[in-house]
Amino acid sequence: MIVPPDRTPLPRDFFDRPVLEVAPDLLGRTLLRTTPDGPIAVRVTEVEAYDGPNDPGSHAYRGPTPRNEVMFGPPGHVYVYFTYGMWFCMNLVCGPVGTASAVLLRAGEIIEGVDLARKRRLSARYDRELAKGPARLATALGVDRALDGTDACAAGETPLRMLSGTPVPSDQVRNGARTGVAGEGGDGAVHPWRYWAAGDPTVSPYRAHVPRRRSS
DNA sequence: CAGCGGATATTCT
DNA sequence: GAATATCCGCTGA
Repeated sequence: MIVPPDRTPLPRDFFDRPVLEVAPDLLGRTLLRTTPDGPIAVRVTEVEAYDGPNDPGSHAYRGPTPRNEVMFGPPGHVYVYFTYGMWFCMNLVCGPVGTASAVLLRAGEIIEGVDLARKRRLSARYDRELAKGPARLATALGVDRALDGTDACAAGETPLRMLSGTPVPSDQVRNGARTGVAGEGGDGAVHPWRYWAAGDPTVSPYRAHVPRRRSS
């Protein structure tokens, strides 16, 4: 399977909407990553919405910092953060400037450049594990902080572009509590803002939030 | 699949 | 000091 010849990115208006509209609409879309070695494309199968300053689970909750400033900028741009001292995760900014909401890309199916993705994800036993999880997805695509602030709606040879793809029909979209987010699940503050394609083998398993104490 | 310890930058207390 | 939008390698089912 390869990406269709039309590689026109989604229009910026697509992202200039409330994040809870954009998040489920991203399922089935194609993210195209252009590397010096060639293209890698992923069909998005799982996302999570983060609702800016209103959302205690959002990186934007406490206002702008050097890490999250891209979230406060224009829609359609990529916010990449480094977490747990080892991993990168990528988001797409939604809503008008200052809204600071974003959609975390959590999982997908590699549909082009599988050989390149395998080289970046040597621990994956099966191809369905190549992008099964947000940090795995970023790793498979070679995404790091150098791509923070990239415009995913720009035409031409940009490093990252979000293409139309084939949207997952709404009756195949499932949603539930967000994975690993403090405050979700248990104390009544659940936001069911994780969306995935029903039955897709590349969707990551749900994990409840667990505070982990640092060992000595 | 679930559960566990380990690795550790950024941010807040 | 301590938590966190995570993953890996291991054990056990």
